[in-house]
Parts: sequence; structure tokens; C-alpha cells
Amino acid sequence: MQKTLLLVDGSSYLYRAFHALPDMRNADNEPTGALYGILNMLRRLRLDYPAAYIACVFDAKGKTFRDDMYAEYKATRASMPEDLVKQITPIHAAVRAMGWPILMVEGVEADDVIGTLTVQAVAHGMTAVVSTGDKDLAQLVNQHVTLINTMNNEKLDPPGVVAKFGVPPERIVDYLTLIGDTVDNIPGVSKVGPKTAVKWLAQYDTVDQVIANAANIGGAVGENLRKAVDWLPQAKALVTVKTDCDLSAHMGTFPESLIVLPQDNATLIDLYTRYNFKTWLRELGGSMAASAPAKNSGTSDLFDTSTTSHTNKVGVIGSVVTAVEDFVQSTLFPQAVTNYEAVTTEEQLDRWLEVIANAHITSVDTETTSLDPMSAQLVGISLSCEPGVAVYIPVAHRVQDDVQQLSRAFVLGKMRSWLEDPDKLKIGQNLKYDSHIFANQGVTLRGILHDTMLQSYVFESHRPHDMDSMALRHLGHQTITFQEVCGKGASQICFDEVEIARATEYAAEDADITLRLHHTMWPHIESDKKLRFIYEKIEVPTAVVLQKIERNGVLIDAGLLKTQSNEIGKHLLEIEQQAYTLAGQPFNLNSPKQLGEIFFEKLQLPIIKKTPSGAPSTDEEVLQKLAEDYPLPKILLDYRSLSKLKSTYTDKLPKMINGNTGRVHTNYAQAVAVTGRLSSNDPNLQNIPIRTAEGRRIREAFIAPENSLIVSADYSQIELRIMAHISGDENMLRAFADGIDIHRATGAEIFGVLAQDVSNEQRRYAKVINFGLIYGMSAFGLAGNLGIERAAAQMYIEKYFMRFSGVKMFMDNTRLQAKAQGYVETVFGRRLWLPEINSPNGPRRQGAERAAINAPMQGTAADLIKLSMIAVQGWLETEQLKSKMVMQVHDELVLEVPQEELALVRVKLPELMASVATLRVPLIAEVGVGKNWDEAH
DNA sequence: CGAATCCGTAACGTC
DNA sequence: GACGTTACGGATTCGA
Repeated sequence: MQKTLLLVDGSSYLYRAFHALPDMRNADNEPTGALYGILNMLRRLRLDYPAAYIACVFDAKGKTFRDDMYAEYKATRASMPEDLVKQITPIHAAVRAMGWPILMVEGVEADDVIGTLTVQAVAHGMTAVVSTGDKDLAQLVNQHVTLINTMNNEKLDPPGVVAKFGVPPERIVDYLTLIGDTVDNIPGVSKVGPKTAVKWLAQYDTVDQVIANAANIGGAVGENLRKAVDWLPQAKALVTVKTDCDLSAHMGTFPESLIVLPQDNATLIDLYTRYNFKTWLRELGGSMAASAPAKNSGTSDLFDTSTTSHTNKVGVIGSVVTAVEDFVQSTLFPQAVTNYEAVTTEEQLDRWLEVIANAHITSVDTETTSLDPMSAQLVGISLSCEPGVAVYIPVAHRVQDDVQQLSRAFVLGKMRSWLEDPDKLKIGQNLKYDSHIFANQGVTLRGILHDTMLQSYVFESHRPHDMDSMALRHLGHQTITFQEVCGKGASQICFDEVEIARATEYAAEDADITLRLHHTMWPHIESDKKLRFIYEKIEVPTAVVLQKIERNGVLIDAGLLKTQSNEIGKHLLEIEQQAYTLAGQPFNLNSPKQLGEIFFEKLQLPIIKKTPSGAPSTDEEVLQKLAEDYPLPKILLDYRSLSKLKSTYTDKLPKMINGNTGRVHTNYAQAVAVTGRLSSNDPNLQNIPIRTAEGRRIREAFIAPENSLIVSADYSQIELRIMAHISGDENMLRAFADGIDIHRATGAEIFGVLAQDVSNEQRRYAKVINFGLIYGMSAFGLAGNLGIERAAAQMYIEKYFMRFSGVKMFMDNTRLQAKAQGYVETVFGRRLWLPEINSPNGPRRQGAERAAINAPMQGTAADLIKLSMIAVQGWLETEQLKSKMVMQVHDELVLEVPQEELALVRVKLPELMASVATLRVPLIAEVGVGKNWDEAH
């Protein structure tokens, strides 16, 4: 494994942390913001980038060689603020106590030290990760050196540098030379910014070449360039990071002296106490008791690279399979020794059955033949009850070595009572999937207490929740990936073809890691009342309900869809011919590229807007606009909508019908949407058309069996009601309390008329504005949607906020809260993180601000419908009804209801949905019944 | 070296 | 604002 050197540009973070964070102080009124920011950043870094060697580099006091070179260097920079100066000493102390070697070298800057160390790292065959907030260091990037900025989660490898700056890393010096650096008071070429610099470098490659061609560049900038010619070499020297500093006086041998040092907890506790960092303090106190048993006991084995105490014996059946982790990782993340074994005899199985029968909780994982939960066959089961110890029980491997294996029927027969026992507690990673696998074998998995995927989702919804990422993030452990075991692409093999020894390494690790992840994440959730509620009362029970819904499936009239496909197909052929005639040639109507050529080159239609890549756009909005003056765009609009219907729905859905059940079984992803919503795939049943009459016909194919009906109940105006609840806006609360049409009420306020006098046009405007608000839409977006001027849109927004001042306040507060703490919350306390809320990148930050507005509403709605699903399923089961939930579409539940239960369900269902929570506005669910989903609306 | 596969882009369906 | 899926078409890898 290639070693990594992690370097932190402490000086660049000093200022950034100081300015980015609010003015934090401890009880003695000492400033603590920069200290908190830096420590927080270092903690995160260590988790995200496990490294063998680390260093935190600060600028030393005094002049550097650049000051000697250029008297004006950094002349415009103000001296360090007093409040920051006060924090320097504790910062150094805390960083050191956390185990980071610190480097400060006189005469050069932190950048130069970092540059030098990256070069040394590469020379030693290592990779280097540089954490900095300073873009100048992009010049250090290469194949082995990556730049990361923890403030905005930006990661720069060579292509990243090209993407961000438009030039490769080796051209960054030239780039900086041309544009100069106002912060350091280094002039470049006057009036030359990033765009021009990139253009010139693309043409001439280097600054030297640009200078050589200075005579050929026209205009005012050309003149400025010629004026700067004599200066540029010096500018270049100033912006170039030194990579050959003599560090011998400041550190021992490279890289050994940059090893991760043991954490000095006593000092940290002192510092955390003094500066009042309670959470970290608690963590230090708690972690000693709660963390995994393998505590590293001092420095002796830490530095002993030659240790062979963790041997790596691979895959002999029935023997111990141990894995060695990088010894440094094990110091960062204790727990290295593993004991994995394959269970292949009845005696072994019996022994383990006894273990799990008496275990407090058992981690369970299945290996299968397919990712499709309804058709996958069980290949093996892995179990773990204590960190580091796990077994794999192969039951259906096809490998032909003379290895014995217990049969699936035998193992399931022995395990069934334990699997189905609700009192035998289980934990897994996405147990919904494993539940399906067991269900495929006729076994009902019960006793699901924990799911690490859901823990991660509740704990930090914006991060990846797959096990490999989580293991790396929380445990610093690189898991064996499925791809490593089974390959990829055409040569991928099925898991039942994997040799049992290899399968054991992989599968047992999964069960082990799941349990260890639980030990890492659960304390964070358990100790937090809100998160705990979301996890225990919403997510875990929802997973159980979802599994049932998925298994129920929904009945589809394949014949009807095929008829529709044929009709649409004929229609498409006609449209195609018309398009060819109008275009004067045949072309692929499905290709935006070919279409663009026909439109904007051959027919010379005006270009309305461009796609992000610079090509002329042909999206719906553009076609609408062009259709006012030309015939072909209209034809294409028709083609597009029909072709979408056919390919995505009428052709696809019949293919998705399960051969055994005759139904379509979607998969609901519970930990994908950062807002807390579900998403649906294979097939996606949450985007079945409804807006157009043609699209709606597809819903006619969603049917109920003989003597049953489709019943659909959806929350009315759920998100606006939530906005009224959260904001407490009086006008809005009153409108909902009085049960008036909310868009009409909004129109009345905006246009200053009585509700009954609101025209249809006014109501339409109000409706668009309401939706815009829910989505945190800008004046620009609103203007686009209404087809009006931006200024006019702005006026409506101002008018709205004047009448609904509570809403305005809610939005301002939400934005502030998001910026201050990095997340917003739903009514129930679900935490929605916004990593880019303080991004220096304008569009990204604004995107995050819009998301901050939208997230509490969308997320609360998601919480409510999940509570509904749990309540409805609970009711169906206690009443032992035959009715079943078959779909969830964000604010709607769809049930399949036998005739005899109809009267009951159509009353009780909306009642249950309306009563899952009491808000400051009434919750209303509207119910519909029909032979098919379309009729049920 | 052609075929298969991967990947990013554009577009569009829902709430 | 949040998603997932389709088709295209260029780039890359596969496999003979």
C-alpha cells in the first residue's frame, strides 16, 4: 500500500477560520473561533484522509526571501488582528497535542515548506495530500500530489486544477504571474484576469512564450503586457513556491520524523476545558470507555514497523483468516486483529448458533446471486457479535474444489427460529435488502434493531452511506470491494462462483465492519434526542414497512401499455416524417447534437441559450420559444414528449414485471435523498406522468386485481402547510385555518384584492410564486417561470414578503442558521447538512442557500409521510386487513383494497395520515378510489 | 482492430 | 429545491 503524507497549510487556515466563524469566546472572554476552526478541520482531515505521515506547517516570524526580493511584498496586508494573535499559542499547543508534528521555518513561508515536503514525499514513492485554502499551491499538484480545501470540500488533482483554473498544474505559476496576486501585493499584467491568462496560455503555453509574442497581442491589454514585460520574471519568482528548502534544522529524517504522534489527551483535556469545547471534552472522557478494546498502549509497537504480530493467513477453510492493516492506520483507528472463519460443518454451525442465541446483538449480512432483491438467491450468510470476530456460512457456492459446504436448506432450517425471533436483535447494513433475500427463501427476518446505513443517513445525510466509504471515513479501514472479489464488466463473476476462502475474507469483513461502524456511529445518535427520534421512530420502522411495500408490488396491465406503445410508435413515425420534410433531410431526432446542427447551422434559427458545455441548447424552453416563429420546433416538442412516454414508461414498465408475481416491484432507496425523502428505482414509480392527458393514460395501467380497488391518499399542500407552521406567519396560518384555497389567498394578498375577486391569471401567478418559495427560487427563476421581466418578478417577491412577513423572517433565519451551524433541521429534528453554505464559490453558495430554505419543508414532509406509512402499516396489521400499501410518491400513499374493506379504508386512511402530527395548521389528506391509479385521483 | 463497455451530457418525468 | 432514467456519443478497455 502506498503511504500518504498529509500536509496542512496551517497559516492559510488561521485567517480563514478566524474570519469565517462567528466571534466565539470562552467564559474568560478569550477569542476561540480560529482555534475551534483549525482543530475541527484537523479532526475531519484525519478521518477523511488516513495517512502514515502528517505535518502542520505555519509561517515563522520575520522576513522571508521574498521580502528581500521585492520591498512591496505583502506591503498592503494589515497586521494580524489582536484576537487572532491571542489564539496562536493555544493553536500550536492543541495541534501538537493532537499528534501533529508542527513545522515553522524562518526565512521561507509555509507554502515553501509544503512544496519542499511534497517533492520529498514523491521522491520516497509516497503520495501527498495538501490541505490548504490557498489557490497558489495548485502549482504543486501532480499525479502524486493532491490539494484539498476543507472549507468547501474541494479536491484538486491535476484534472481538477485544469477544471478550476483552465490550465494544468505546471502552468499555474505562469497563470499566477500573468494575473498577479492582490493579497500579496504582487502585480501581474494590468487588466489581465483569469480569462485572458487562460486564453494566452492556451495559445502560447508559457509566460516566456507570451512575452516572446507580446508584439502580436493587440488592444489595451497587449499594451499593458508590453509594459509589464520587464517585471514579469520577478513576479514569476515571487509566485513560485520553493521546493528545495533546507529543513534539516527543523526536522529529523524524512519521513520518519513526520509520523503521527500519540494523542496527548491530558493536554487536550486541559485545553478543551479552558476553551469550553464541551463536545470534544465529552468525547475524550467517553471514548476511553466506549471505544473498541484494542487500545494502543504507548509508543513501542506504534513505531515497530517490523512487527509480525498481525499475520496475514489467507483463506484456509475452518482456519483463522486474519488481516493486517497498515500499522499507522491501526494507531489512528485502533482495532487491527481480525478473526474470520468459514462455517462449513454442522459442529461449527451449532457452536455459532449458540453464540448468536446469547449475543446482545448480532450483525447479519447476506451474499447473493443478484442485486435485484426480488430475484436474488442466497449464497451465504455472515455473522458477527463482537468487533474483529466474524464468520461466513457459505450455502450455495458452486466452486468445485473438494471443499465441503452446508446446504442452504440445512442452514436455513437450523437458523430459521433465530432469524424469525423478534427478540433476537439484529443489525445490518441496509437490512431491507437482506430481508428480501430471506423472504425469497421463505424466512421472515425479525428483530431488526439497527441499520448502519440508516445511522449514517440520520447522522450525516449528505455523505455516502455505502459500507466501503463509511469504513474508510469512520474506521480508516479500506474494505475489500465487491469488484475486487468478482471483477467488473463482462468478466464479472457471480458471487456463488467465488472460492469460499476468498468469499470468507470479503463477507465476514462486511459483518465485522457493520458492527464496528455501529459502535462508532451509534453513540452520536443515542446521545442526541432529536437524531435518536428520527432514527428509532422514523427510519428503522420505515425500512421495515418499505420492505413490505416493495414485496407487495403493484399490478400492471401490460396489455394496455403495449397497446399504448404501439399507438405512440405509429404517431412517432408520422412525426418523424414531418420533421424530415421540414428539415430537408433525415436525422436522429433523439440526438440533441444532430438537432442542434439542423437548427442552428442548416436552418439558422436563433440561439436562445447555451448548455453548460457551450453547445446551443435545444431544451423544452428553447423549443417553446422557437415554436412561436418556426414549425419544426413544435414538431420536436411533440416528438420529445411522446418518445419519453414510450421509452421510459410504456415500453419499460411491462419489461419490469416480475415473472413469479406478475407485478412490478420497485426498490425504494431510503438513504439517497439528502432531504429525507425516499427515492424509487427499477423502475422509478415516483415519476409516472400526471400533468398531461397523454401521460396520464399510463396511470390507467396501474390496476388492482379482481374484486379490489386502488385507493390513493395524498397530503394537500403539505409543504406550504409546513411553511406556515414553521414560520408562524399569521396571514398564512389564517388562510389554512379558514380552509381557503391557498393560492387564491396568496393572490388576494399580493394583488390587494378580496379572495373572491382573484382572477384566474392572478391565482396562477400566486401559485407559481408559492412553488417558487418552497424551492427557494430566486427572482430570476421566478421571472423565467412566469415569463416576465426580472424586475417585475422581484416586485412580486417583495410584495409577497411584505404581506407574509413571517415567511420572510423564517427564510432569513433559516439562512443564518444554516451559515452558523452548517445544517438546518426539520420540525422533527432531522438534520440536513449544507456543506457548501459558506463556499466562496458564489453559485454553489447560493445553491446551498436555496437548499437551506427548501430542505426543512421537503424534509418535514418526508418525516410526516414516513410516520404515516408506519401508522398505516401498523393499523393494517393489527386489524389483520387484506388491504396493502403498494406505492409511496412523496406526499401520496397508494393502497390496493379489497371491495369489502373499501368503506373502512377510505375513511381511516386519510384520518391516520392527518393525525400523525399536530401542527399549527390542519393536516389534510385527500382520498380517491378507482379501478386504476388514474381514476383514484 | 472492431466490439463492448464506461462515462459525461442533455433532456425530462415526478413531487 | 429534491430525485432517476433515457439516449447519445466520445473515450477507454476488452478480447480475439
